[in-house]
Amino acid sequence: MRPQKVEHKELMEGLLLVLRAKGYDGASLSDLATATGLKKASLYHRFPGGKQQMTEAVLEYVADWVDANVFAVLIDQTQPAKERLSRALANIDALYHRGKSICIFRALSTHSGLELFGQQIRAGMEKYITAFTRLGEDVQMDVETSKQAALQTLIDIQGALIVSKGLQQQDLFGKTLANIAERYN
Amino acid sequence: MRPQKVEHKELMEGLLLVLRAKGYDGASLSDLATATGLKKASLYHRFPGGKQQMTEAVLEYVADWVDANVFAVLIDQTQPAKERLSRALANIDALYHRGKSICIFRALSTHSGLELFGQQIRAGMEKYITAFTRLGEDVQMDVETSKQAALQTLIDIQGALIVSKGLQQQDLFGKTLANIAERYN
DNA sequence: GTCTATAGCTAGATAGAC
DNA sequence: GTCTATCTAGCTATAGAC
Repeated sequence: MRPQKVEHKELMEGLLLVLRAKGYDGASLSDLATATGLKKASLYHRFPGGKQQMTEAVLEYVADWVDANVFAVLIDQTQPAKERLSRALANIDALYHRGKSICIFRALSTHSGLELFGQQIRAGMEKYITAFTRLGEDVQMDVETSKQAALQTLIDIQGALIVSKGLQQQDLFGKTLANIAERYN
Repeated sequence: MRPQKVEHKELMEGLLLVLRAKGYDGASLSDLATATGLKKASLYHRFPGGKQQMTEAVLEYVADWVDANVFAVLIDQTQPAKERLSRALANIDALYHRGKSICIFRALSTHSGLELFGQQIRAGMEKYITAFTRLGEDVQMDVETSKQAALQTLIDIQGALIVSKGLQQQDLFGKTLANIAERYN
């Protein structure tokens, strides 16, 4: 077998970059080819299912990243809760490039996007909720409070990303992350 | 002059419906023509600048709606603050169809959308902030607290719209609006 | 002012050489 | 596995009849 010109991870990062900036309809195969360094036909060789399959793969890739860098970090009982939280928030800050990038869930939350990837988006969001709910319980919140706090945390992250980009105030995202940290004190 | 087949307001509502569901790239002129009841060529007669001009017109239309149904309501000194807030929130609830619809600002916040309409999106968000800041001051918040509360209100609205749609829990948006109301008590 | 018809282009996707 | 070349369908936009 001829070796792959572009590794899987590199490929995913290129596709992710374009998909979250332009959305599913806005991201053309030419854009995706340019960003990954492969030609269109080569992308089809890797993903015979076309753009839809590429997007599903990216969502899996992101889910794995969140599993390792948010979920696993937040529930790691060998670390103190405060430490876990601050690491997870730092990773989230990096994931969204300090508020400059858009969330892939949001970029795909259009009519066609929700139809095609609604299940993966939902699962991804539920993962966030589950992880933050567990953290809340570990800092002695009762179950219901903990669920509410987790929900509000997700709302804050998503809302802050939109508002900071819309108002062109990048520091707003960092402030919101700080507010989230306080919630678990 | 031959009378218009479709009134301006009706036209705007049709365009808005499609644009916020599908985004700028996802909304084709065929979609827009079907939704408005006009043929593509007729849309170009009304908007010689094409899809970009149609979108700008929709953003103006929404800005006017927000002016009348949120801004004016929130700053109306002849009404008690509590009453103003509850009316404004009810209008926001209607604007987003109880959480089922997407915010037009968000739908247009992609790479191409921000490039073309970033200024209008920013102005629209700032209008929200200004209005809620004034409300905060009217319920005796100090200036800084009032600004923070207004920012958080916008974050809550935007975040709740995304999360409620992503998790497919429509009631979540209503709960968030209730939380916002409590903030100004 | 609205329509049918169509131009010109780019999209997603495929065939076949290497 | 990657590429160039190409197909078809859909896109935005326009011309011209009514």
